[in-house]
Amino acid sequence: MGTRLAPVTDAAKSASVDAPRPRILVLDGHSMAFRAFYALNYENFYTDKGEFTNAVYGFTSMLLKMIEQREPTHVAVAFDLSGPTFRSEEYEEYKGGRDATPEPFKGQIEMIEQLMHALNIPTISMEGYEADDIVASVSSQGQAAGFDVIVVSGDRDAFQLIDDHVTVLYPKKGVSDIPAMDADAVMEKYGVWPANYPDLAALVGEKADNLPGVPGVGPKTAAKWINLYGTSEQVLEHADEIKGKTGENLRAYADDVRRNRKLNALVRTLELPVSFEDMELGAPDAQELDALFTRFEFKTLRKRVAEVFAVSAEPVEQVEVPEVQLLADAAALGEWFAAGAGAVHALAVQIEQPDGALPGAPGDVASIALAREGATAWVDPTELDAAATAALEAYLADAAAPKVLHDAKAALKAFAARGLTLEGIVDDTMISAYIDQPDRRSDDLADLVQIYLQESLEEEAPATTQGELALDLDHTASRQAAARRADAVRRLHEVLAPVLEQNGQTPLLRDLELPLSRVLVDMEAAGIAVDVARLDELIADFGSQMEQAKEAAYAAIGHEVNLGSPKQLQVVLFEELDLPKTKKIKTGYTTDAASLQELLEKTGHPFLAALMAHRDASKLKQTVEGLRKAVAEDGRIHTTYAQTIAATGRLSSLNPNLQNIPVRSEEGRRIREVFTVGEGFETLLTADYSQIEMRILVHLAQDEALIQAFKDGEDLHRFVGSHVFGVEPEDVTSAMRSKVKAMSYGLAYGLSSFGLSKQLNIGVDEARTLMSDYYKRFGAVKTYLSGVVEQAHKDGYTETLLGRRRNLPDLKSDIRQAKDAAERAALNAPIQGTAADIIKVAMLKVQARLEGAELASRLLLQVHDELVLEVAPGELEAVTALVEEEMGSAMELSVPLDVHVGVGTTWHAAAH
DNA sequence: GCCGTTACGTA
DNA sequence: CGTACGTAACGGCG
Repeated sequence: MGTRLAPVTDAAKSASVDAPRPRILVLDGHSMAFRAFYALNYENFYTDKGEFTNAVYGFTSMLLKMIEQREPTHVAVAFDLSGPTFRSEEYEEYKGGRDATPEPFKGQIEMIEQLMHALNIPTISMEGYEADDIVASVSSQGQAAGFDVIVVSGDRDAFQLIDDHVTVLYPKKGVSDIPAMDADAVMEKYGVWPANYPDLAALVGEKADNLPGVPGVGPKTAAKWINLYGTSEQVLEHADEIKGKTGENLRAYADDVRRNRKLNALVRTLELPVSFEDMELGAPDAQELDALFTRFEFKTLRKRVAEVFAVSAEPVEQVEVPEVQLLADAAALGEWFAAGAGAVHALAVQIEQPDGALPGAPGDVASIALAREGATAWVDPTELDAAATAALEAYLADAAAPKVLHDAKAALKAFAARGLTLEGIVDDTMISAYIDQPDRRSDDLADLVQIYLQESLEEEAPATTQGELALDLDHTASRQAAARRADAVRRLHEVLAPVLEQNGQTPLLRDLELPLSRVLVDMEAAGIAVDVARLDELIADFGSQMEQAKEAAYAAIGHEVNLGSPKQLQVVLFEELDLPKTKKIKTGYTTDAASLQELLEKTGHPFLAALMAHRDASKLKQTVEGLRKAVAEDGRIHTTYAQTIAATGRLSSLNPNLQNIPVRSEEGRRIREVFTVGEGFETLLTADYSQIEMRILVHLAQDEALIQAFKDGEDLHRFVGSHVFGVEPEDVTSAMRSKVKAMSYGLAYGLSSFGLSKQLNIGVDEARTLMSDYYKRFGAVKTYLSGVVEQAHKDGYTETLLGRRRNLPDLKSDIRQAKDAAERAALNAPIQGTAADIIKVAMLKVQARLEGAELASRLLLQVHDELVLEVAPGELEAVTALVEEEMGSAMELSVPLDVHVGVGTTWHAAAH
């Protein structure tokens, strides 16, 4: 048998299980960075400034994975230095014959070191020694100090470190497949125990280190010898006993073997410049990290780092949740609610989606967890008898019983589908958090709990995998998890409510967003009817248009090409056809519509026209196909409105998005013809605000002339044109009108003279003159716009008329691009946001009037400045009047809010 | 299957 | 080198 130096006894095994040891992850940074470099093509990883980042990316990604999977408490990374080591002093040819460092790799080690610094992970390098020696020292000394150690190295010499408390992760290929090697794995693979691995390597040799071994001796032979005699030295002592050519070789190369063994022994006794305490995982330096990720242009990793370190950086204790009371009958329910009368309850409603349901479908209520201060409970509404059901329903419908939810809209929808009412909602933490930070992209309760409560919210009860017994047969764990969520919602509310109050945003929540959720529930439930047959016709129609355009395109170039692939198009346009180069993008030159149009005008090449026709038809086909798939069993399309996504306060629409149905092109408008009035209703009605953003701008700027123009109901663009160009209104030409129109629209976006010139196809000088003439004539607008940016710089946020804020931290950015973009966002946010405020108010008022008058007509869609309603028979006159009134009076501005109403049996027809 | 990129529809 | 969104296809990674 071989020499196994530290046999594992049963006692040792159970001891190590009983007392969990802290765990160090120590990496050979250099070898792993190199692995990453060769695993990922550097041509795909470079920044705008031309820095290559593939090794940094791969290394970081691998590190995060290790931290996630192995959950170390401590981490350190070792690096080589460039100078001589004791090994090269000893043996000049050590690691000789290696190729020069590839150019794109240079600098990436420094970048990794900077990143580690930002993550508060110590990097260690020591003169005269290699990273592997540092790893060995951390490993041996750490093991002795009571740590479990995980070594990550691309060098097989690390195997000698393996023992009961030391595991080596050695990459098989690239940086994605890094299996753990323990003693058994080494034995399995090489036939020797880890302690003898260097003996084996000494005999076989290591090509990568330029250490030749005994000719004719491979791992199999070496392992056989080691298992017979012991160490490599002991093998040499018995060299005489080995017959044949290999025996001869062994005797001839004995010195080489001794040299190899000396050089591949890792040094475990280095005096490390870093203490174990320093290696403990802590919070990263957020600013430093941010700067590096921006420089490296890492987006996904930024998120992953946030995730990984939010958890492992601050292992916050799970907050104790009061024992879950099971509310299984009327008595239990009665007792629970009696004891908590008047208290705010948080509800975590678990909703189940039936298989095959369309994304927007309401889902069913599977359970409700409740939490109030000091108590939690859980109830399955489907398992209750009549008396208990009545008790629960009475509570849910009790407007005097204050409730807090996270994503109340989803719950309301599910309740409504069961015919239940949910009243008394005083907060929706998803919306509160959105009002506080409208830019944050995640609505996830766990993320918000992390941000606002600095806790980690446990995941749902662990899923049982195949072949494993379910451990939660009585659902205790899942009930506890649900109660934990409810309790988190309750405490989130306690944190958020004062924040909103402080910022004067309680009315925005209470009087606008919360009631709006209910309106949206109704709109989503209503959906809009579609003519499926027309939809299918359009699919076929656009399909044949695509086919035609495709044929024409192929004919124009004499071969086939994937017209949907920008990459392939670049080859055709700029290599084969050698057309003039367009605007540069990351992957070469753009093939976007504007550029294709330009190219067509310049060259008249028939391929371009065919390509553009194909693009148009394909886009339209894709739109109608998406709609076709979204038609529910009731023949209607039910979109979902996202109330907490858009940073400005707008709604967004998804699954499908009904806020981007084509309208500008004739062909596109045909799609609007498939949206029809539903059965039992008389007509569709559209009502849209005319020029609402311009009106808001004028109101905010208090420009007297423009206020008057709106009050007089003048043609705004004609009016502005006459002033800017100094002519009578009737002498404003259509060219003049379209110029000031573009300018006016561009104002609220921070349009530059360059942008304006591009859009109008005029010189930059002319654009600049136009802008200055505009501002000269309407000075208040300019004063307002620069004031907004100034104020935003001062406060760090912008505000709408209803107090909706948008934080703009990038205003302080040192990066020009980021700062400029933030300034444009600052210009736009109050205007777009106020428009959002206004139409939201209007929706509430319209809904209230419809309900108050007991009309059957209903709101169906909102498209930012437009509402679509379905009008019941005989109600057209009343509905038209109330919609005009309520939209027009949604907010009192210095200018009138003009509303344009149209009626028709299709959305298209109603738009007139 | 995930993710970034490109392109494009709306206000 | 104009804001705010959502969706889809492609292609490189896994």
